[in-house]
Amino acid sequence: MVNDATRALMLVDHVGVDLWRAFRAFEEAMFSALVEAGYADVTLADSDVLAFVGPDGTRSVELAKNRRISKQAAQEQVKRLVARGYLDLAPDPMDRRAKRVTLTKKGEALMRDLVAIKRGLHDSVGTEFGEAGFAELRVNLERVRRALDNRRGGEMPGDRDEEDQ
Amino acid sequence: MVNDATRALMLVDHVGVDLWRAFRAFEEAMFSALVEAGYADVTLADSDVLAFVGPDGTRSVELAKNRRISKQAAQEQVKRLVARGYLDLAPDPMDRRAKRVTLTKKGEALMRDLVAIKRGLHDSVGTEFGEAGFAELRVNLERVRRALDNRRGGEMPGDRDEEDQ
DNA sequence: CACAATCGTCAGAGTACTTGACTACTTATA
DNA sequence: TATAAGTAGTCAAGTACTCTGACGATTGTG
Repeated sequence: MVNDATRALMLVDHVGVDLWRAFRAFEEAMFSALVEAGYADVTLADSDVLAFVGPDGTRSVELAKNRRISKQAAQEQVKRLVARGYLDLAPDPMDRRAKRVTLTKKGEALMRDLVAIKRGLHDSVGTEFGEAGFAELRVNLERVRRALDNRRGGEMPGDRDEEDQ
Repeated sequence: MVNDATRALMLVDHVGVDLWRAFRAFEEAMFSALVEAGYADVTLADSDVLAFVGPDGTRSVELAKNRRISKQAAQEQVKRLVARGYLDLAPDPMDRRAKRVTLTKKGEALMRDLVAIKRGLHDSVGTEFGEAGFAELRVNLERVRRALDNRRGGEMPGDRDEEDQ
């Protein structure tokens, strides 16, 4: 049976939840702004993918690395965004194995709006903390990440590769 | 290979990403600890379901309401947890339409270990920051959440919507 | 007793991921 | 410079998690 002691332990009060709540708030704010801007068919995952597409195109494997998902998952998401007209897939002239994902006009419009939205959210938080406090917060978040990663080697699904940032 | 051009394109630098990275690190650390403890088959959703199972058993429709998902989704999760021996499903003697789910011994053990793991991760981060710094970090995360929530026309907090699904 | 609501379930679907195996190509090195 | 090793993308199969719609069994109510 589950006694009162066990039940108390189920209560959720730890940094993991703090992090989740803060991240979720960002995600939700971004998504609701996206809907307001008329992009109701764009999911959170879509916007995550789009976020990593650069002006000269990006390889899907880069998208996968950045999002820490398998390249197959990234490929699938790219496929759906291509189908909906936000992305274009073209061979990479520099590397015949590779393809570059580029934004269509529709995708560019979305990206412009998305970047504006993200910058707005970023600045909202920045204003709340002030310049010094904000910089410190961001350093601390990185510190949290490192502390947790160092517990046990940062393993990634799918292809193994060295991490860059 | 990540050349300089690509690296520049990958540049995505805002608090949203910082938060995501930190949270993801927590999640990954939790799962790898779970795997180490022998629960390779337990997912985040599983642990959420488990957390709502009461001492006298709970109907799946209650789990659905608590997690704000459809009863079919809840049923599916229960089914998987029953199949893996973490939950028990028995007819409700009070209501012949209903069934009650209860934690098995294995389910109880999982709950205990899960709580210990979460506490361990929490303490890891706490050690990294020291008591005062840790408290400050958690306050700041809450502050981030509030700053982001307040941007939106306050529709979130206590909105009572009685109709689910 | 008739009817509406509730509980669980099946069927079908869509999103978001996973691993494994494979081809095509590039890069490093012996 | 031939070749081994690594990388990019793809296909296939599968898991997890969620949804809507429809339906039978049961219960509670007027």
